[in-house]
Amino acid sequence: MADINFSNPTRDPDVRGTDRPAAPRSGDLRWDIIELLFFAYRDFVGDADNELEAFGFGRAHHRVLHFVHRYPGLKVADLLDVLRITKQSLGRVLKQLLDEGYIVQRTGNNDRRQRLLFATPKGETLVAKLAGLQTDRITHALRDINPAGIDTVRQFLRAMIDQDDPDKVLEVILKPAGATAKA
Amino acid sequence: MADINFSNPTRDPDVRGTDRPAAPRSGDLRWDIIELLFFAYRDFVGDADNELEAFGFGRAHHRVLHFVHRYPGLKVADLLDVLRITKQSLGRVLKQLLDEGYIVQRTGNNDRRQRLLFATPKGETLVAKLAGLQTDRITHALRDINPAGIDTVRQFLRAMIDQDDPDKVLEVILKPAGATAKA
DNA sequence: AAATTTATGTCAGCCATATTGACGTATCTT
DNA sequence: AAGATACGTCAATATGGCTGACATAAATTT
Repeated sequence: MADINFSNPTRDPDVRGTDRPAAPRSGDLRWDIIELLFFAYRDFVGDADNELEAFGFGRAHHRVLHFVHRYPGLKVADLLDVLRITKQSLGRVLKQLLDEGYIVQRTGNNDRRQRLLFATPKGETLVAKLAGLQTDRITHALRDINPAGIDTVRQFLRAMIDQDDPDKVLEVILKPAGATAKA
Repeated sequence: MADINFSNPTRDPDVRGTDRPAAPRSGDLRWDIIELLFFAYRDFVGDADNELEAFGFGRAHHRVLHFVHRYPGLKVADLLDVLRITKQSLGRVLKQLLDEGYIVQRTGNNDRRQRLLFATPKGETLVAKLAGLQTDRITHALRDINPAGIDTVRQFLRAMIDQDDPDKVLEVILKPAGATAKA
């Protein structure tokens, strides 16, 4: 098992005596940005992950709490669209957040089948704490970037998102700033 | 359980007759960029996830294959640093990739305990396919951004990464372009 | 009014991916 | 020879996904 059949010793001229990873290869692919996105996101969510441990929560709880906080009165169905998970998966984390008092439900005004979700003050506190950590990182990352550059970053991130997503939350997000859900 | 004790009906003036998610709240936190990062990354990795299904692989396989491809001769220990997972988790994924011929190991030249990892042609093909999908998305997102703006985006992403990470791969990545691992 | 659809919740079971801790072996370093 | 290192593996466990089935209440359609 531990033996290696490396029958083509000519294809990796990068490995000489040093046994260190070779320099990245180039090409017509955006390897650099692919990797930057990986590391940036890894460390970005890492901030919150560390904090969440203390509460016995995971990343899923954070996502739910975040969107409920940001879009008060969000329906369960909306949350499913946004998070792209199944009802069952959402159910577990949502139940915890409800039981532990981070979120409350209220029956819809028009449609009494709906359970509209709201963050409690306890939930607000936690989500603000987590967003604070992430904001610190973002603010630091934007420190040497001027306002126009910040717009460019936003533009890039917006354009990375599927535009054909029939998602209420995304409608709001993808609209140019200022056009916030005014009916 | 389904009953709701919402004892403070005055705290959500956003919910009127419409029962639609309210507009996002503002404040001193970078909610906009936090959300953009979430959606951008969700859709970015979604491209590869869809393709990986056909191979019976998951995101973890992609990550391993990606970094082995990019840094030929990567050691197992390096991979653990980069992916921030445990040896056991990596073990399973790596074993599959080895068994199915996407990656090969070779004993280190200097240190024969090491198992240096290389992508096979089969592995190269798959990783290039996945990177192609992601590159398409990135290229599209950068379409209307000029070269200076693209540098700004890179600068932002780089600055989002933990700078104090004693990681060989990151050393390479975080160095200003051009200074690629030249000893 | 009855039938259908919708929004939500829940149960049972499965899978992928992560965890910690322990141990074994080969190899390098001292 | 002793200890540290690189790697592999085993056992047990947790989280967070999944599918499919089913139940209920409420809205909508017929």
